[in-house]
Amino acid sequence: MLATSEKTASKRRQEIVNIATQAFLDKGFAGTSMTQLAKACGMQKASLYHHFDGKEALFIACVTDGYGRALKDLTELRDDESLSSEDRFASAILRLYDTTILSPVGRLSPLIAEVSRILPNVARSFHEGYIVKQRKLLEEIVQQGIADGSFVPMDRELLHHLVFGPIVTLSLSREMFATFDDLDTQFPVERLRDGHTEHLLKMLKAA
Amino acid sequence: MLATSEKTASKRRQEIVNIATQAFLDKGFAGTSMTQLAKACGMQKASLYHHFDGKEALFIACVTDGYGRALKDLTELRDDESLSSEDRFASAILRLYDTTILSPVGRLSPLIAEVSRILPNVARSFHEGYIVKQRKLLEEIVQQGIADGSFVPMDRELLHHLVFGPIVTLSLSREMFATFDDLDTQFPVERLRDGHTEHLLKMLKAA
DNA sequence: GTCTATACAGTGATAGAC
DNA sequence: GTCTATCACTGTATAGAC
Repeated sequence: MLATSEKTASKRRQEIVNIATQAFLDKGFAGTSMTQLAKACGMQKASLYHHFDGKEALFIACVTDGYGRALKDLTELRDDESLSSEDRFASAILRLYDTTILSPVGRLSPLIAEVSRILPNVARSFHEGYIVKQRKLLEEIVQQGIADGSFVPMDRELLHHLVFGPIVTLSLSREMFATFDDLDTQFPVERLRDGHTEHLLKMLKAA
Repeated sequence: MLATSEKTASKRRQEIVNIATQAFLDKGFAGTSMTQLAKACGMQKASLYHHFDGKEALFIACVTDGYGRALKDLTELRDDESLSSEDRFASAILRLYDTTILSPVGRLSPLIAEVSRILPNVARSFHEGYIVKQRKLLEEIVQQGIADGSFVPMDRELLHHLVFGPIVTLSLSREMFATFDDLDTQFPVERLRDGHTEHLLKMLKAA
């Protein structure tokens, strides 16, 4: 049980992370100022600096924030024995689309590219804490299908290339062209997702 | 024939664009200052502002700079009647990997995502001037294969999704993790490119 | 834990001499 | 076309009262 002060403190931190994440997504890392951020949080700059050591620390908190839930979903899917290998794989792709395109974790990727040269730690943390684990989970899900004869073995790196490639690019495109009013017709998530999934399943089943 | 002063002026502009492009790639848009840029060009800030109206104009010049060559290559390929449909398609994929991953045009994509909200014109110019034309050329190359019976027809949007997806994501990953010392083993261009190409050809030939 | 006030370097951009 | 000098402003970050 936490003391009341600690509970509200961590709640406050979470509020800040939520607001900051949205600001970063809207304006990029360098384009988001601590001054604007403090105002958006309804507090003074100095108070913001009380909660986070600096802008970098706050950004890392934002990036890290979604890791847990995203990976937990995939892990549960991997361990769900009630599903067929095909259904499990199809559900995994569905989750990956959601995570990458809708949730902040995935949408922050272009920002990590933006800061990677000046804050290499962020890129490394994102890679080790998220990308590598996500890839491993997908691989294990495919492995289950190979073990029970549903899927044909295939090159591991190429699998990642063909699975994550279209998903991440769709996310990037939607960030790049976020201001377009016909965004959803130009880059329709459901349609592309379903076609992609169908295609991947065909590939995994055929030689 | 241009006057000497105009010739050197346009040469100077090109020099600035080259240096600025590298700076943007290294530090992002907001992270690159006109002061640093002027110093890197060996001139004063005011001189830099003589050549370009402002930072936005300079960035647009950098993004636009590579359009021509990249699209010209693909156009020539489309019109090359000496190649079989398969070879033409395979060559097109090869070109797309080069353009997207090695040349500035493709590598600047994450930066366009960075500035899209504050400079929507840049995103729109990039989309109309490059993305749409690139997609159209690829589509025409595939269409040739369909016409002569080499390829099976397939959904247009899905084709783009499956072709550009892995390429752009590989480029983004290499920008995100540019500081890794094992970048080429983690994200090997040639291997993934060849596997991807082979896979796409199989898809276009099978039903 | 939040506030006011401030330090101080850096920003994009411009004026005007040469 | 390049320079020096300067503009008005914003950036991150901190000190110290309450």
